[in-house]
Amino acid sequence: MITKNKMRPRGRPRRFDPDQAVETAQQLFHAKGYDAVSVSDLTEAFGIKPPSFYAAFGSKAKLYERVLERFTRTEAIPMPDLLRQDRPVAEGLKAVIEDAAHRFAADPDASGCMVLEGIRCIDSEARSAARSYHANSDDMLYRFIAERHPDQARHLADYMSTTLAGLSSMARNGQSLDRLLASARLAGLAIEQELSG
Amino acid sequence: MITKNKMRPRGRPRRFDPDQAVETAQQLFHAKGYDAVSVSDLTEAFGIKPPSFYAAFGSKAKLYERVLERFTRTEAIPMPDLLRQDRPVAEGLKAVIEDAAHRFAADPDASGCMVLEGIRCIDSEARSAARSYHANSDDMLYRFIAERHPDQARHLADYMSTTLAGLSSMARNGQSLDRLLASARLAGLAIEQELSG
DNA sequence: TTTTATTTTTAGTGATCACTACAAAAATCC
DNA sequence: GGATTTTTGTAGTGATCACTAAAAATAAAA
Repeated sequence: MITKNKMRPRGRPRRFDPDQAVETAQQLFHAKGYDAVSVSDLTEAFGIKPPSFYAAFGSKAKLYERVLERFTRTEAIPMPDLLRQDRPVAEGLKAVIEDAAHRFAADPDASGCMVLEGIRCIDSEARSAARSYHANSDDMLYRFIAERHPDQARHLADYMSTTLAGLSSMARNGQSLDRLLASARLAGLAIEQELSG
Repeated sequence: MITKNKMRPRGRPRRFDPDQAVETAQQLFHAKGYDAVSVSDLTEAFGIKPPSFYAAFGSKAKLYERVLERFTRTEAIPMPDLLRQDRPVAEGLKAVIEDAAHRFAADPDASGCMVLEGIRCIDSEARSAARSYHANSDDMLYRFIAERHPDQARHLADYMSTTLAGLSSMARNGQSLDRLLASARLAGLAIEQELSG
């Protein structure tokens, strides 16, 4: 079993790389938001015509789903790493918020969180795709907390989601890294206080 | 000087009430967001045709400005009332956040804050209109804090904006009042902690 | 009654949206 | 070389967007 990867398929070969296109699409969607990126923006950036676009990706929303998958795999907050079971709960939560502040302000052309911004877009297909990723990340936060603080888990996870959504908003407003970090530090005070009480 | 208000103007009379239309527009814009409301949605809701719309309001964006003005006058967080100079700073800030939680979840068809949602819309004219209202409310928060805690004012005001943006987001996600209030309470812990230290 | 001023309705404008029917092009398979 | 398969480019589709020219309608003013 050597072949299969190198072997060319039968028909006319692609003149563009779909994975590269997904990466380009991620930049566009992150910079401008799903609704503000048109299919013609995408095809132009890819250097292809609409029929090639639809043959490769099916629809704008399906491409967005691929972009979201790539985003969570490559650029989203690495929750599993930050929320290890042996880590103090407050420490893990504060690490998530601080990591978020850094990530959300890292690239001025891709500020905020793609998922948190996606859940507010107008297109319902794209919105529900983003929502499922958001629900998953909320779940990870909740389970991490509930393991040791089941009674406070719901409220703390909600507070985390609220703070992350706020940080993403402020990042998209152009707020600088140090101001985001200052807000992150304040949010940490609430977490400490709630878990020490 | 008696007349002027009762006296009919010269031409054909209006068949609709612009102030009532602004109120209707507020409902639509708040429920769906600026970009998701079309001029034809508006004219249909008003019971008028496009030319009447443009004669009365100039453009969709100009109508939105009138709606924002009405919103801040009638339904926004009453910051001047909550941030009286004789009130302890922490108490005032917590009151704002708690009031926000209540307002943002009060009407399921108008969840969140119209200004905070407006600053993220696609249309640049509408966005900058919303931004100026947001800047103003951030300024009120900053000055209220700076009066007694000038060194912490910037960070605390940023934290307030971040938290309010987060609460608006979560409200638009459909989060219930009691969960928003729980997050508001946690945010209050951060404020207390920061100001007592 | 005629003139003037304003709002109305009719019927559009061109731009852009996401998306597609169709056939030529370019590769492999037989 | 001819058949098959897939992607390509050309050239659109109808829907919807914000917005408008023009004239009929309706009021007060002269």
